[in-house]
Amino acid sequence: MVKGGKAVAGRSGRPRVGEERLSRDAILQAALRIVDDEGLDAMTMRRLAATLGVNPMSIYHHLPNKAAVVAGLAELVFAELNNSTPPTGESWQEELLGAANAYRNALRAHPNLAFQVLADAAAVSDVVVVTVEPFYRALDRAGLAPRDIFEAVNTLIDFIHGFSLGEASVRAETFELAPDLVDRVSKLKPGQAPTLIRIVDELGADGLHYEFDDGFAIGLSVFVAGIAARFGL
Amino acid sequence: MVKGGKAVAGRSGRPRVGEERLSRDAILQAALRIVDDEGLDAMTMRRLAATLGVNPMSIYHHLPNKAAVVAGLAELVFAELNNSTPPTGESWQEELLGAANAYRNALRAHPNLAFQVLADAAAVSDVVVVTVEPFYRALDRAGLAPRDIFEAVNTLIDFIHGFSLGEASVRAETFELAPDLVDRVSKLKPGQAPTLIRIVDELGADGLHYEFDDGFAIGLSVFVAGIAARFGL
DNA sequence: CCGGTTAGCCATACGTTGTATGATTTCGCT
DNA sequence: AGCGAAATCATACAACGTATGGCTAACCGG
Repeated sequence: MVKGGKAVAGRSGRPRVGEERLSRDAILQAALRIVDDEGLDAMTMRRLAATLGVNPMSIYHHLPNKAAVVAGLAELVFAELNNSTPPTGESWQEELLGAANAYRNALRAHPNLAFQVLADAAAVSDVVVVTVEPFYRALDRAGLAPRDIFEAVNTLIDFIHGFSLGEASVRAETFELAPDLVDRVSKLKPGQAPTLIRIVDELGADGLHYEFDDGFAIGLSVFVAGIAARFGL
Repeated sequence: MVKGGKAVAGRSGRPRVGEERLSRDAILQAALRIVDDEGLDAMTMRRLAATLGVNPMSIYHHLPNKAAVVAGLAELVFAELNNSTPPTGESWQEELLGAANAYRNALRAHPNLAFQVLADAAAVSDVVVVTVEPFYRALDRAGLAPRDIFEAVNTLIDFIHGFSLGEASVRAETFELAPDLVDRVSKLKPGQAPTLIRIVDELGADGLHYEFDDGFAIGLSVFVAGIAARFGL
């Protein structure tokens, strides 16, 4: 590829002062777009460079390696969350539900990222720790002791993580139990899971329909009720 | 490498009847070992073949591609869980806790696998669906309605998944809050997270020590209390 | 027993990936 | 004017997953 084909602006050295320059932020934005559109596997350094109209190695001047790019994406997601309006509510329960919903929505906005984000989240930077503020606020308002707040928030966030993980791997907001669960259950050896088989059978009477929104709301209500009961409110 | 170096048994064709042969199971066992010892990234097809003393392409006769190998590993983990002795207890609460602990332990046994396992778990095969039987059994014994059992189990398993995810990314069974959380909190702009800062400060009075075992137990107790309250027991 | 089919292994090769190295150009500062 | 640092690009390399095809021994119907 020596012939001057399409490489119009492809000069070699440092860009002149008026010229467009690369930045960490522009790179991460482009990367996030690729991940959202086509999944994490599609986000290769070469592909990323191509959409930026840039040589692959140029990226390495702003980010040390690919892992740093992915970590940067995690940052973006949590930053998005921190910039959203903080939840309010008449009661501490409502405020807590608001915080939980906001958190879930932030994770849900980028389903292709969820696993990596959650895994690296702990190491990701200061951005992530601010994220828990609304939870602390709601439970502080509820009157819990510091240590109880800490434990309760951990528990709730773990639930949200697990829920989001499941939600991200199934790519729909609704879910028909019939083909996916029932058919599989019916293939089991009868002695294998008697209770499960019976319950699923009884469930068959009603609709076998699952909605993630409802599942999340129910899960939250369980935890809120549990917190109230467990920590004596 | 044409010189006959160390390739002692390295003949070309199909192995004779007495000779050692490859098998899906042997491959998966070796793969799991690599993943446990050195992480998922270390488990390349070439590396896997090398530890099996075999040509990389031989693997493809037993498993269609690398994704199938990883999926097979997920199967192994859940199979391990299904072969463990089912939990029992005087009350439904104890039985439920037993199921939860067994589930957590199964995931914890292979921390390098956790993310992929959980993500692909839904699609992984019949092995995974049997896994929920003990949970169904305990809540059925508690007297919940079928639909409530279904929702409650989902919620509990989501919590366990989220917890295990966090547990797997931090590689210790204990966790000092001081350096990791406090130092980070103290770097925040003061208006950024006032409640969090105050609570962490008050926490500083007691020990800033976190134990995953305790965190899990507390989370479970919150959940159990929530089930009882939410579904009227 | 025999001949064809297939199972199971290996060698080679291709395209893609992340990134090390080093050249090239311009900026910012003295 | 000159010089170090900043930001880009070109080239190159090792490692990856796997397609293709060749080899050998087992299996099986006659």
